[in-house]
Amino acid sequence: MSNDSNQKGGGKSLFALQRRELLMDELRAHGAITVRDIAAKLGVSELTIRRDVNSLADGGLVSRVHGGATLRSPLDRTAVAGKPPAYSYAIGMVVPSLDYYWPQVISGAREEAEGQNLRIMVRGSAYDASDNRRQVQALLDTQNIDGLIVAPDMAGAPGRELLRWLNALPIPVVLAERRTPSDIPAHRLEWVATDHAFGAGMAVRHLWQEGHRAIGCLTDTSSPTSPHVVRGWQQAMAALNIPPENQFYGESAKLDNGERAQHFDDVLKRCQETGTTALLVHSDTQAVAFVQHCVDKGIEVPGDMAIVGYDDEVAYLAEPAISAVKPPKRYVGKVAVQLMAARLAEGRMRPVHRIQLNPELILRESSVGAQRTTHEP
Amino acid sequence: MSNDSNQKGGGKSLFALQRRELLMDELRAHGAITVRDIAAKLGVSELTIRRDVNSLADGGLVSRVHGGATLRSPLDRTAVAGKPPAYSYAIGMVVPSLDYYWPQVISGAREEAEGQNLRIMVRGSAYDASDNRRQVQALLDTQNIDGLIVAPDMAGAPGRELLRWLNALPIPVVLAERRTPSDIPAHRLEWVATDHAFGAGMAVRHLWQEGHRAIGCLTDTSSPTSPHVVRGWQQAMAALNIPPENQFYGESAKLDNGERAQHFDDVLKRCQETGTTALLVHSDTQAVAFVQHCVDKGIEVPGDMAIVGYDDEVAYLAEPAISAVKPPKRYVGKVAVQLMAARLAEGRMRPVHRIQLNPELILRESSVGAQRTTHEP
DNA sequence: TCCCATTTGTTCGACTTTGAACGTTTCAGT
DNA sequence: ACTGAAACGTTCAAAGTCGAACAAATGGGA
Repeated sequence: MSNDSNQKGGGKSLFALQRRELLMDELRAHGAITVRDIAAKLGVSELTIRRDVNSLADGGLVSRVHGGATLRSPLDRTAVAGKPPAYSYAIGMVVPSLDYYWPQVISGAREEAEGQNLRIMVRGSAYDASDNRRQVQALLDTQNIDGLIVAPDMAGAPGRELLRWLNALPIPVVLAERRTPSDIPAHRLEWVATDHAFGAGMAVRHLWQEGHRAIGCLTDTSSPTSPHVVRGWQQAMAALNIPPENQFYGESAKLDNGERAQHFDDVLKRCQETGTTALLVHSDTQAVAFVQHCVDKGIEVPGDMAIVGYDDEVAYLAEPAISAVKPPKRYVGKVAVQLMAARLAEGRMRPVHRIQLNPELILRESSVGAQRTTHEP
Repeated sequence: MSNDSNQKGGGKSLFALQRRELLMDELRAHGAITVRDIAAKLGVSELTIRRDVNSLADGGLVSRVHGGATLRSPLDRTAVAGKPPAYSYAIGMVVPSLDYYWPQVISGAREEAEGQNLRIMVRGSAYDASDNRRQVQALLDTQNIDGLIVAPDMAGAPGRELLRWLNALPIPVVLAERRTPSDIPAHRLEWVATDHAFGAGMAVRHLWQEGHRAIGCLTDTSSPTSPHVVRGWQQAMAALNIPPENQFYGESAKLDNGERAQHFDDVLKRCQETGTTALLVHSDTQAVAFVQHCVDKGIEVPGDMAIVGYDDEVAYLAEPAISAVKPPKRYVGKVAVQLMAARLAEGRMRPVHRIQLNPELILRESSVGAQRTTHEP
């Protein structure tokens, strides 16, 4: 009867809300507050703070104690047993593509958000730091978001500057499929990312077990993922003691059809020179085009050339179907939301989490040879 | 661990709820408490603690015993109906020490397990792969465990062999404060570990901001943590462009008192030679001894030599109190249990998670110089 | 502009928490 | 079993917190 006020749309004095936010901040920072201190700090009467605390306690956000409040504690038996807080946060999400890869990440995030009673607002951006920033700013300005999940472009100086800016935002930020470089002290940024190096290594080991002894790597340098794939490929090659002269490495930028055919011919020629019989192709879109090209030229897949794609977006569409490393995209979104929810609930006391997820290797026809072996990477 | 020093004028007493949480922590860490100890530790009367214990016992959270309390045991028949403690899963936990560092990890794990309705069985082990394996085997044989959390010794060939063995176990395994090396394909092992390199870097940047330009590192090579601390120190030194001739690096194994004094004298001499005015000392136990040594020799801390310890177990006890990097120990335990619970619930579809947590830098007297600067790492 | 709903402040008796004193209970060692 | 020491809990008092009732201030809409 008395709680649950300001519903009618009457005087929505922002000040009360601000006070409560501040109170929650203080609480998250120190774990507990006294009514007296907060009242003194804000220059309002203690009764006002008590009323704030009670209102927050009714919402299940804090535990009322004699003299103040603490973060909600399991020992607090006062609250309604059934329903933990009916409070909801809004999370902004900025991703670099709404066509490729990211829809599944968003879908995972949405699914998790629904369960956690959170709202998610997604914006697409370009693969470009300044546009990332513009989109984030738009969310901050127009929506009232409590947290941000973002997959920024981190290349070069603008990328670093963007990271610094994100790190300094007043709301928690979680990076998706990005990691903070160790030389920039972005100590507040949390992240979830697929361990692409592990995925590439898994592919290499699979091809090794299929009998290949010269395994190449063809990547798309326009993608932020590419360096990790290359690193994983190199590490695995080194661990398997494959000499450098049996290592073919090629790069492709975005090409249109004519150039692409030419480029693929070059790749095949260099494979022949180095004796390469298997390729890890980053971005399975490209893998599909490459397999197509091979088939057109009469090169048998996997007989003459085994292929493993990276991303598993469209790999199953090719003929023959392409084996691919499949990042746990939905889980990336899901875990990002979990991180954000936990951060919003626990505040600063919670240590910064940085999470890697391992991808999975999906075996299809393009890499499984005559004598099929068990697929233990 | 927490505050025993007053910040400003007013008295700093804990709220009843906080006291009870602390009491439960202590209980989870050690299995039992005495009223007297807790009262002394918190500086309140024994009667107050007794009242707390009774209240918790009424809630069915602890078992009263003469002189203190224990975790609620099945033997305790005192009332409390309607609480069927049907555990879902049993988790084994093997840690290398029950004195240092690990009690807090266990406490965090127990706390989380309680909420998730899991049972945890802890075994102490030696810092030694073969004993690790023996303890795990004992758990597998005698208890019927569904999952395993373990902090194995990973050094050398026996360590790798142990990892392979763990990876092949039929139950899920989560490593605590350990990571899988990238060259061994332990693809099923999940882990939670503190990012000690980050912690060391944070300490170095703090000392740099305090005006130090030659920052040394003294580590205890017997600890598995040590390499990460050294790596973080090196990276930070490189990032700050501190030339190698201003870098002192020393190692200490376990020494008894006579040798230790000699060793510390050597360290101080080499610091003088290299112009080192600040040291990061791994294992704060050692830092305490070192500060003691400095004080005995008339070397001012932080005036002549600034010190930051690593681990924050006993750093606050020294005179002057030692600044220290504090790993989020209870969260390590907590997150390990979360990982395990999610794995047991979701099965193989869930991708392998590998989580790093960032430590925190606690500033005390031993590193904060004349002109105090803001502590932005 | 005024009006009315909402929010904030003041006062003061009721209530909580804590600790000292002191009699009772429990436990371990004769 | 007996006994002394420690632990326990009842009672009471001091200190401080809580919130009902009412008064004052605030601010958005007619």
